[in-house]
Amino acid sequence: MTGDDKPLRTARERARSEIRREILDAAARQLADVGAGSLSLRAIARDLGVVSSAIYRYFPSRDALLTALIIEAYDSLGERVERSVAATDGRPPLERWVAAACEIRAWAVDHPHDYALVYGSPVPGYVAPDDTIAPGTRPTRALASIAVHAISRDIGPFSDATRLAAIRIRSALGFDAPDDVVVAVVAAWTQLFGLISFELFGQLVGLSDDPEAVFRDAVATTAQRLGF
Amino acid sequence: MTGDDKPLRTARERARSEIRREILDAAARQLADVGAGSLSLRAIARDLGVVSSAIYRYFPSRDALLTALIIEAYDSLGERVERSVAATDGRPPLERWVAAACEIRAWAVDHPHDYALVYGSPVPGYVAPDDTIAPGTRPTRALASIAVHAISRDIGPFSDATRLAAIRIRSALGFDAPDDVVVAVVAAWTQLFGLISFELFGQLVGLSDDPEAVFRDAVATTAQRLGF
DNA sequence: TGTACATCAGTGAACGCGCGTTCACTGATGTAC
DNA sequence: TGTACATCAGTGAACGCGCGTTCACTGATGTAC
Repeated sequence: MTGDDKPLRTARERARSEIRREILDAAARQLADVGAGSLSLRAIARDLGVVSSAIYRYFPSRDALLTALIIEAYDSLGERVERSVAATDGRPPLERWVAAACEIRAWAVDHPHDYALVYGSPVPGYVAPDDTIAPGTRPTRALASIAVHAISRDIGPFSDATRLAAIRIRSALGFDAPDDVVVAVVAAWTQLFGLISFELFGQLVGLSDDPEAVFRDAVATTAQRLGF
Repeated sequence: MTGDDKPLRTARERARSEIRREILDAAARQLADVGAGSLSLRAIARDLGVVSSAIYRYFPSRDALLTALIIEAYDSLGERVERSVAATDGRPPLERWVAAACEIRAWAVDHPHDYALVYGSPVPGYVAPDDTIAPGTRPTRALASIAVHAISRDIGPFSDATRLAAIRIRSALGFDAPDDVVVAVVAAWTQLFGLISFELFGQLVGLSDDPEAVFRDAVATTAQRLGF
C-alpha cells in the first residue's frame, strides 16, 4: 500500500500522490494522539501548514479519510502477521500461533488507536463502507493459515447456523478444514483479540507487570487445548 | 443500585434523588441513541426540558455523569449474570457457563452502547476513575464462580508473570483454583468477550443469520476443551 | 520554440452548528426561634 | 402557629472553543497548436 501501482507521469501527479501520503501520515499521527473519534480535518490541515479546505482536493470528506486509515491499519497489521507466519514456516503450529499472536499484540500495543479503530467500538457517526471488509480479512487469513492442520477431535454436532457459518468462513479465508477445526480456530482467534482488547481497553489493569508473558501463556494454553 | 440506602427525609431530598434518576435515565436513553463519545450534557438537559446548566446541580461534570453510567452498566450486567448463575445452580458447569455467556451476549445485543462503554475502546477525553474498577469485577466474579471446579490438567509450567497474575486474580475475584484453571478461565472469559466484541463491532458481519447459535457453539467448544 | 488556453492546487472568508462550563439571578422549600 | 432567615433548584445569558463543508478566487503547472 505504500507505493502506487502506475508510474506517475507529470510532476503534478507525482506531487499529488506525495501530498496524499503526507495527509495520511499526518492523519495517522493525529490518530495516535487523540483517537479516531476526535480525528479532525482541521487539525490535520494545521499540522501540514495548509488551509483546511485544501484537504478536500485529496479526500472528499472526513469519512473517506477515516476509511483510508482503516485500510492502511489492516494492511500494516496484515503484513506483519504474514511476515511472522512466513518466518516460522516449518515450526510446530502451536509455536507459530503463539508467535503470530505476540506479533499482533505487539502491533496493537504500538498502535493502540489503530487497533481501536479497526477492532474497537465503532467511531460515532462513521459507517465503514464495504471497501474495508476485504482488507479486514488479511490479518485473519494469515493467522488462520497456521491452524489448518489443527487436530480434529470430532466435536459436535453443531447447529445448522454454525455449519453454515463454517462454510462462509472457509470461503472467506480460503481455509480448508472440518467444522470442529473451524470452530476451534474461531475460538482461538476471538480469544486472542479478546485478550488484547481487554489489555488495551483497561479490563486487566494492574493484573500484571509483564502483560506479554501472561498473554503468551493464555494464548498458548487455549491453542494447546484446542489441538493446534 | 436503583433505590438509595438512606430514607429520604425532606421533600427536597426526595425530589433531588428522583431528578438524579431522571437525568441518568435520559443519559442512558441518549447513550443508546448516539454512543458514549457523542453523549452531550446539553442534549440531556433538552430531553428533560431543563436548561443545560441545571445539570450541574446533580453532576459536577460530564465525566462524572459518564462514570455513573459506567457503574450502572456494570451493575445491570452483573445482576443479570448473577441471576443466571443462581438459576442454573446444580447443573453441570459447562451448561452453566454457556447459559451465563448467552445471557451476557443478550445483554450486549440489547445494550450495544452500554457494552461499548464498558468493554469497548475508551471514550475520547475521558479517563475512568478508580470507582469503576470494583463494579467492573461484578460480572466477571459471577461468571468465574461457575468454573471454580473446572478440571485441572496440570498444564504449565507458567511464567512468573502468569503465576503472579493468577494470585492477583484469585484475590480480585475470590476465586480459589490452581494456576492452570485460572488461566483456563481467563482464556474462556476473554474468548467470550472477544466474540461479543467482534459481533457487535462488525468483524463477523454477514457470517451468520443466527449469531446466537454460532456464539453458543463457539463458547461451548472452548469451555468443553478447557475442562469446564 | 513560443503563445493561448485549460486544468487544478491551495487560499481565505464565511456558514451554521454544537459543545462544556461559569455566573449572577429569582423564587420556592426548609429551619430555628 | 407564625415569622425571619438560610438553603438551594433551576434560569438565562454569556464565554470561548472547535468542527465539517462550501465557495469564489488567484496563480502556478500542463497541453495543443
